[in-house]
Amino acid sequence: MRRDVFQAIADPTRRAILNQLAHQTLNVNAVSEQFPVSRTAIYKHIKILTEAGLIIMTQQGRERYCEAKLEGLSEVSNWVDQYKQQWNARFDSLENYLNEIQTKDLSTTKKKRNGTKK
Amino acid sequence: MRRDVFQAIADPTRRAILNQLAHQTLNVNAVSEQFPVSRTAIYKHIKILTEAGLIIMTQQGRERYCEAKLEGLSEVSNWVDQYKQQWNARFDSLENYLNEIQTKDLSTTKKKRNGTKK
DNA sequence: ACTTTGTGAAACCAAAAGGTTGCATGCATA
DNA sequence: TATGCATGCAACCTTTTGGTTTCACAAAGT
Repeated sequence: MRRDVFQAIADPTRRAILNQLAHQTLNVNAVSEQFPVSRTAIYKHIKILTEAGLIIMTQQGRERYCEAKLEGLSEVSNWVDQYKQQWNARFDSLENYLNEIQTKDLSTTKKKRNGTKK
Repeated sequence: MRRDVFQAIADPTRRAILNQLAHQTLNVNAVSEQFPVSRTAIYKHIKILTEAGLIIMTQQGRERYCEAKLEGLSEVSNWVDQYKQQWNARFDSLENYLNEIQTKDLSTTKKKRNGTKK
């Protein structure tokens, strides 16, 4: 099943799982031991993350190792970036404004003082 | 109520709403007209987005205008960035590796050939 | 061979999510 | 003032979600 990556990262437990796996590859049991819920619950989370393409599982003997595929987050990254320009633009324009009034201050210092009111 | 921004953007309809409001500020009715669900359903989505800090609403007469606060996405941006380094690092290391074997090839060309096996 | 360990899946459950209809209210306007 | 929009909210419904307990099974260890 193809899962929505946005929904996959919506759950805080799943984000925590992903964070763990970002540091080291672990089997299902090792992951579940870090959380106060049952192994089966964690397994479901891992399954969802796998279906979203954020984790790949490889079997070794009777254990199944989970590895984070962080590239799967690129969809989120791209989505956010599309708006980042916009909110940075607002920040930039504030910066430009501050630079502008500062420049204006300098250039008009000799002509008139106290040109800006509170 | 303080809402989780990750959960707020998990729903595709809410992402679509946010996208609309990123282009222009609209009142609740105008937003709801763009979707095949009831105004009340859209209102709930807008409420959730507001509680997550991704939208601010200002009343004008009897209408209520919704404006996107895209800075609210910085939390998501930061979260992803933390891992972006890592998946880029993997890409970089591949690139470095390719550069390395290329350099090695060049520097060892005259000393020995076929130094790398399959 | 028997037991332990790691895992997957089924059955079930309460709560949350996403949707609807209906109603109350407040502002605008004929 | 009477009418009509734009809105918020309550009540209700169905599906999804996140969790549990239980069982089955295969690989490892004794």
